[in-house]
Amino acid sequence: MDQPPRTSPVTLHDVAREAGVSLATASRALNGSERKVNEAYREKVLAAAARLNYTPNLSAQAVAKGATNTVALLVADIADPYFSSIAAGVIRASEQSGLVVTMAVTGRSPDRELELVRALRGQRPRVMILAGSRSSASDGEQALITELTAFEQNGGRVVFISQNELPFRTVVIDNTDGARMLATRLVELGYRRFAAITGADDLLTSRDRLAGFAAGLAEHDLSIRPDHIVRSEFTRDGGFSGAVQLIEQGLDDIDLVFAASDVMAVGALSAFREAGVVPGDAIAIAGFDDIPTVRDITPPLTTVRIPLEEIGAQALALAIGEDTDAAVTIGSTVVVRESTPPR
Amino acid sequence: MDQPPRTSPVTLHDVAREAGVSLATASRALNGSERKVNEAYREKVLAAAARLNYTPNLSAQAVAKGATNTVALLVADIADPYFSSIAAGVIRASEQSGLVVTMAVTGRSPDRELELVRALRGQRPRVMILAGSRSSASDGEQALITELTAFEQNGGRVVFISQNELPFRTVVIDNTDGARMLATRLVELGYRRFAAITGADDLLTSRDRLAGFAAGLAEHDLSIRPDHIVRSEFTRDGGFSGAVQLIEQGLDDIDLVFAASDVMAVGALSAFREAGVVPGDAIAIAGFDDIPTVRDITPPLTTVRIPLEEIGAQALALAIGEDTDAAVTIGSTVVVRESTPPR
DNA sequence: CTGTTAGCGCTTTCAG
DNA sequence: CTGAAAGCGCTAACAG
Repeated sequence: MDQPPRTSPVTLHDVAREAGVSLATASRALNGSERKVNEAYREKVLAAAARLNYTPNLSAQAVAKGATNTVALLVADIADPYFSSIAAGVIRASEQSGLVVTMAVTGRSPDRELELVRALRGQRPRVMILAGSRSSASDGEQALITELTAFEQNGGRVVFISQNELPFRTVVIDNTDGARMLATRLVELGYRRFAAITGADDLLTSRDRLAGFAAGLAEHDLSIRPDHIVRSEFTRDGGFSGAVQLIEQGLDDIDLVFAASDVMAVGALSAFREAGVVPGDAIAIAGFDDIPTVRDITPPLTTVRIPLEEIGAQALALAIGEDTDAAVTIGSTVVVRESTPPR
Repeated sequence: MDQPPRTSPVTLHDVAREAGVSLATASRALNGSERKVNEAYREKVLAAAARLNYTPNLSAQAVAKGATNTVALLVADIADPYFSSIAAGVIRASEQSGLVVTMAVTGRSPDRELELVRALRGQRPRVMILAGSRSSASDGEQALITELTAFEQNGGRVVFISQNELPFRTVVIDNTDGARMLATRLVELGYRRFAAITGADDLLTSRDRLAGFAAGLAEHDLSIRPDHIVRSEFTRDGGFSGAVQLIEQGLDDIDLVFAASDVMAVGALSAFREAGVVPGDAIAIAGFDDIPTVRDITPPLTTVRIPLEEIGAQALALAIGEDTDAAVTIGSTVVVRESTPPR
C-alpha cells in the first residue's frame, strides 16, 4: 500500500550479533551440515533468528556455495491440462526434495524456448526440465543442444519429457505404442473406417501418435484414407477446426475419429455436436493422454492413459537420481469409454 | 548421461580477460545502465561474451544489487484450471517485464502456505502473488500477515488475488456481485427452486458466492431451502459428491443447482448424469468462473465469467505499478448457456 | 567446537 | 570513460 518505512532485510550478521556468536557459528547453527555446534549456542542462534524473523538470503547462499536449489521447468502452455498436470508432478516432487521450481512458458515456439533456456541458465538451476514435444523442423535444435550441453558441463542436469530424440535424460512417453494399442482395441470393438485429427507433421508427439495408430491398423490390414487425415493446431481450437474440416469433406466414410490429444478431441467433440453429429452415436471419437476432464465430457472419452503427474515426478527423480539412466519409459494403457461404443 | 568432464561456468571475469578490459567495463557493457562505455569496447565485450557463451549469474547479480527479478507465485493447485489460467496470466505478464516466476503449491493448506511464504521470502523476490481464496478460520492468519508485512518492509510487494480481506494490494474478484447477477438472470429465465453445492463455509470465495446468490434471489423474494445447500470439497470430486448428496436427499423440489465453481459444477454434472438425471433437462446447473472447458461439456455450462488470465496479468501490474492503489476490482459477466434453458 | 578470514560472481563507488 | 577496490550475504577452509 503506501510506501512503508522500508528497512533492510535482517542478515546472518545481525543474527550472529544478536546471539553473541560469530558469523560462522550462526551459519553453522542455521544451515551448516548437522551436529557441529554446541547445543547452547545453537539454541541461542535459533532464538535470535526467530526473534529477528531472519530468512537466509538464498541468492547469497547460492553464490557462496556455487549451487542453487532451483528446478527450472519449461512448458508450452501452463493453461493446457496436459502441461499443468505434469507441472503439478514436478512441483510436488521438487518440494519434497526441498527444491524450488521456476517456470517459463514457451508458447510452443522453438525460438522462444531457446531464449528461455539461455535466460534460465543464468539462474544456475540444478535441473532443467523441458516438457512439450520436440519438433523435427530443427533449425535451432543445434543451438539448443549447445546451450544445454554447456549447462550440463557446468554440473546441471537436463531432462526432457516426450521423445528420446536428444542426447539428454528423457522421460519417454510411449506415444507410438500407446496409439498402436488403441488402434487394435478399436478394431476389436468393430471399427473399420477411420479419420485422424493431428498436429503439424513436424510435431513429434503428434507424428508418433499418428504413426502408431496407423501401425496398429496395419496389423489388421486396415488404414486411414489420406484425405481423412487432417492437420491443425495442437490445441482445443485446432481440434475443433480439424473436425469442421472433416465435416465439410463429408463424414460418410468415417465411423471413428482419432484425435492426437485429448485436448484436440474435446474440441472436435464440440464441433461435431454443433454440427448435429452426435459423438458416440453418429461418430466415435478417441483421444490420447487421459486428461482429467475427459471423464466429465459427454460422452466420456476413450483415450490412452498416461500418468501425467507421475511423469512430472519421474522427470525430477531422473534429474536428481544417482543412476545415470538416460531414459525411463512410461507405460500407457487404453481406457475405453462411451465415446467409442462397440459396433 | 555419464558424468561429463565438468567445467565451471564462465564468469564475467573470463569475459573481461578475453576482451582485454576490466571487470567493471565488462559489467557495464553487458548489464550496466546504458550508454556509458565506448562503442569499441562494448563490442569487444559483447563478442567475447558470445564467444564464451557467457550467462550472467543471476544469484550473484542479486546479491550485488540487493534485488532480484523474481516473482513468487503461490497457488492452491496448479492442475486446477482456475489456477493454471491465472498462472498463465502472471507468467505472460512477468516475462513481458523481464521477470522470472517461481511457483509453489499450497494444496489449500494455510499452514503450508505460511511455510511457503517463509521459504520464498528467502528468494528476496520483488513480488509475491498469492492466489487462492482466503479462509476465515484464521488461526495462522496473523503469522501470515506478519511475514508478508516484513517482506514489504524490505521492499517487496505483495498482491492477493481473491478478496480484499488483508492489508495488502489485491485483485478483487467480484464474487458476491457476480453471483447476485447470476441469480437474477436465472430467476428471469423462470427458475424458482434452487439448490447449491459449495465449499466449506470458512472458504471466503465459496461463502461470498453463495451469499451473493442468495442475495440475488432475495431481491425476488426467493431463497434456497437450507437443506438444499450442501457443502463439500472445493474441487471436481467435491462437486460430484455434493450432487450425490442432493440426489440422495431427493430432487423433487429442485430445478436448478448452483455450484460455487465451474470445477464443482463439472463434477456435479457427471454425478447427475450417472444417476440418470439429465443436466439441462431434468435439472439445470450453473457454475462460476467460466473456465475454458465449460464450453465443451454437455450441456455447455451457464456461469459467471471472470477473466482468469487477465486477473493474473493485473496482479503483476498492480505489484510493479507505481500507483499505490490498494485494490482493483475485476468485473464479471453472466454467460447463459444450455445448462439453464428457459423454463 | 569456535572464530577469522578468504572468497563466490557481480555491481558500484571512487579515483584517475 | 575506465579501472581498482570495496562491498553484497553467506559458506568453507583454516587456524586456534
